[in-house]
This record gives sequence, C-alpha cells and structure tokens, in this order.
Amino acid sequence: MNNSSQQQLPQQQDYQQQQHQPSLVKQEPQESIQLATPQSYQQQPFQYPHQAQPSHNHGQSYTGLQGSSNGNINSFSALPSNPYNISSHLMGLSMQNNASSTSASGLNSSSLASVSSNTGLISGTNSGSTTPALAYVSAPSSPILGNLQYNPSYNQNNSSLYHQHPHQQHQQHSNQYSYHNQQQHQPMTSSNLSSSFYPASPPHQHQQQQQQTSSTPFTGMPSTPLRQQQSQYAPLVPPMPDAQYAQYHQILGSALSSAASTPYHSNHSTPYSSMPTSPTLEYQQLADPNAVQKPKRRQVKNACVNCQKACKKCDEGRPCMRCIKYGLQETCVDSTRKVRKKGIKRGPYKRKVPPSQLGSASASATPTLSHAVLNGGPTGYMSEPVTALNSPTQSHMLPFTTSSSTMGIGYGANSGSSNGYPFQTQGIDNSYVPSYTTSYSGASLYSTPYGMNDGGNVGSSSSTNNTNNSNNHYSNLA
DNA sequence: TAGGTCGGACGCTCAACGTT
DNA sequence: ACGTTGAGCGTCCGACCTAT
Ligand SMILES: [Zn+2]
Ligand SMILES: [Zn+2]
Repeated sequence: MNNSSQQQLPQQQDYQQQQHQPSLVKQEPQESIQLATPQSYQQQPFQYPHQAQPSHNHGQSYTGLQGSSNGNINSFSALPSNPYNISSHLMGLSMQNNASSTSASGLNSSSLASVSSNTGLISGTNSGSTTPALAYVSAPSSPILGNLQYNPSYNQNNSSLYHQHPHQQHQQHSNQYSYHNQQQHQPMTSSNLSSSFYPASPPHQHQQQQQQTSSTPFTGMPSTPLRQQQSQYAPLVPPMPDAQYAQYHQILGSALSSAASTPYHSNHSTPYSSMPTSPTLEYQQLADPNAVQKPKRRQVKNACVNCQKACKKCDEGRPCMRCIKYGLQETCVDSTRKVRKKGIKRGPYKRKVPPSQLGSASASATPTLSHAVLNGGPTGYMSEPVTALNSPTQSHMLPFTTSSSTMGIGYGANSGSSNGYPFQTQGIDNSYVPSYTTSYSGASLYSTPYGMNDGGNVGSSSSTNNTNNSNNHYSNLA
C-alpha cells in the first residue's frame, strides 16, 4: 500500500488529454484504493522493433504496468457493490518517463502506471525502456480481479497516453473531442478510461505475437505464457445471465440468448429491424435490389469504449447491448473521437467521367451520390472486377481516369479512397494494381511513407506528424 | 461452443476543391 | 454558395485461437 500512490491519483489522472484539454479532465473523487508499492516491472525485458511496431498499436501504453512482483497487491478498500465494476472511480495513476512526456511525478520514476478503475488493473509502461509490463492487481474482495499479469503492451513514443486509442494518440497535440458527441463525451477519466480495460477481455495477448517471432515485438516475453495466466481471469466479468439481461432490456426471453444474435432492443436506436441472418450486421437497403450484393454495413457513430476495444459491434444504447450482456454497463460510455485535422492540402480533384465515356463500364449509379455508391460506382469510377467474388461488393471506388490526364491514376484506394496518395507519389508506385483475391489494399500493396494502410486503421493519420501507430485496436488494454 | 484477438475491409464525415 | 472529391478516422467483420 502506498499512500503516495493515492496522493498522486489526482494529478495523474490526466494521463491523456491533460495538457491540451484541461477542461476535459475530470477530477474524479478518488477512492481509497490501496495499491501496493509500485515496482518497476523490469524483470522481463523484451524488445520490440523500434520501427516495426505491431499493427494495432499493441504497444501503445494503454496499459502498462505497474505492479507488485507477485501480483498480490492489495485491496481495494472500497469496492463497489457492483460486481461488475469494481470501481469506476479509481484513479488512473499514470506516470511516464519518456522524453515527451509530461512530468512524471510519482511512483516509480521509470514507468507509467495507471489503475484501471473497473478492474483494478494497475498498469504502467516504461516508455523509455524496453520493459513495459502490466500487472493485474488482485483485489481480494473483488470477484473479478486476477493477479499479476504481464502485458505485452509495449510503448512507443507516446507512452504518455494512457489507454488511448491509437488513432487518438497520433493526435495528441490536437486532442479534442469529437464533434459528434461532444456533449456526451466524457473526459478520459478513470472511470471512463477504465472502461478501456475491457473486463471481458483480459490483457491482450495475441497469440501469434507472443509466440512468434520476428513479427512479434514481444519476442522477449516472460517465460510464463500469458495465456495461461489469462485463464485465471478469463471472464473477469462473467456474462450477465440472460434473465438479467432480458430484464435489463425489457425484452422477452428467447430474444436475449445473446446480444449478438439479438441485437435489437427498443432502447437501442440502432435499426435492427430488418436484420438479416448475420447477427451483427445491420443493413441498409441497397440501391439495386436486384443486385446480389453484400449488404452495406452500418456503423454506429460512436461505439462505446468497450466495444471499441473489442472491435465488436456496438449500438446507440448506453449501455449498449454488448456491455449489458457482459455486465459492463458502468463503463459503457462513448469513446472519444478526435477532431479531423484541418488545413491539409489535397491537391486537385479528379473529375469524374460521365458514364457514356466509360465504355462498357457499368456506371449506373447516381451521379450525385458521392458516397457509398453501389455497384459500378459513380461515373468515372470503376468498381472492382467481378472476378473478385470474395471481394467486398461495395464498390471500392477505384478511381481510374479515362482521360489521359496527368491525374494520378490509381490511388490504391480502398474505401472511399482512403489510401490514395493525394498528389504525389514520392517514388511510390501509384499505379493501381488489382489484387483481388481477397481484397486489395492499397496499403498492403504499396508502402507509403507513412505506412498507410487503410483508412482508419493503420497509419491513418499518416499525414500527420504522428508518430504512431498503427492501428486501432485497443487491445492491450485489455 | 463461447469468447478474446486483431488484420484489415468497410463506412461516415466533412474540409479541400471545383464550379457556378 | 454550392456540389463533389476523397482523406481522415472510426466501426466492426470474420478468421484464428484458446479456454471451458
Ligand atoms: Zn458498445
Ligand atoms: Zn457498451
């Protein structure tokens, strides 16, 4: 128990947007949580390629570690009655020790530590070193806490960000909440962040990464298999019984067997009404009813933090169906979104060519429809070859210019053109090279200076000065 | 069989562009 | 001023694995 850690809670909670958005930092009442003396978790040195960070940002210091070597750290003197949420108020302790970080006051100088409120997870990273680690602090009275856990999450430059979404990280300099739900957005406070530790998902240890090898940054993992440890708290939060689930949602039984299978709920605005067989898909009517196409997927504007981390379907309700199912209601809050950067020059736009000039290319679509043009896409765009049976039927608008203009042909566009290179090529082969076996990805085909991949996931923010990262999975945080 | 991970496909939004 | 383009960035499908 380290009193000092308690004292620092308040000041360390602003792990994330502290400097840029002070106002968003919510000072939550700190609870008396007693933490074991933080110890720098250095015993498991492992290294990861500096450059080759795993996609998905596994290494970001979402949850790093800080914990006693034996994992038995103490007690949460004030555990909430809610079995599913140990404490939504526990403060995240965060410290960092990297060059760019802000002051590292506190606990172990060498690490960034944080306490996951709802799980009691204490995490920290040692950005400067190669020994990030994560520990779960067991809370005796807690039904869901496990014990020491090593987290492969390593940290990159931005270790200062606690439980932050990769995409958000790259923009820490302009941290702002999404224009989307500003009023709903909550600062990444402990309660909110804690949610970022997805109880139902133990620390992310992707198998492949661990056992592997070159591709894995976690080659030097501790001898103890993470998976083994995970099992201890596998369901950190046991799924809520269906009955309860049903009650919660006020819907009848059978429909509740699983959130996935029965996404519909009156409280959830997401239109599930015409739900096809696929449980998690939401569909929209296609422009062409005759076309046998893959229905368009609908997304919620803002997934909750839990779903976001799990990369699972969320809905508009709060708590969302999924969180309800897993007893994560308390941490089901909207995830934050960054504000799109402005002032980015894009270069000249291509002009679409009228259908008539496209030859046989079928371009039936509405000319004015700029987005999600189905089948054939807008004029001047060619949809993927039919040969791509597996390929998404959504037309990935592959801009191809009929005119022999100098316009860049071949953006390796993906959705909406995410991966194209705006105007330059910088030596990169911009030509469009279809690779339809599965789905092509401009990113995979061409490496960009930014390691661009798809729109949002990897290196999306590429054009920014972001250092960072790569993907959008919150994994490690569990 | 259920649930966790996570690569990457796909969708949405909106500022930059272009045109009127 | 308004329509279009397409990049930024988010969601979440679905394959793969492990645990039960
Ligand atoms: Zn959700
Ligand atoms: Zn939720």
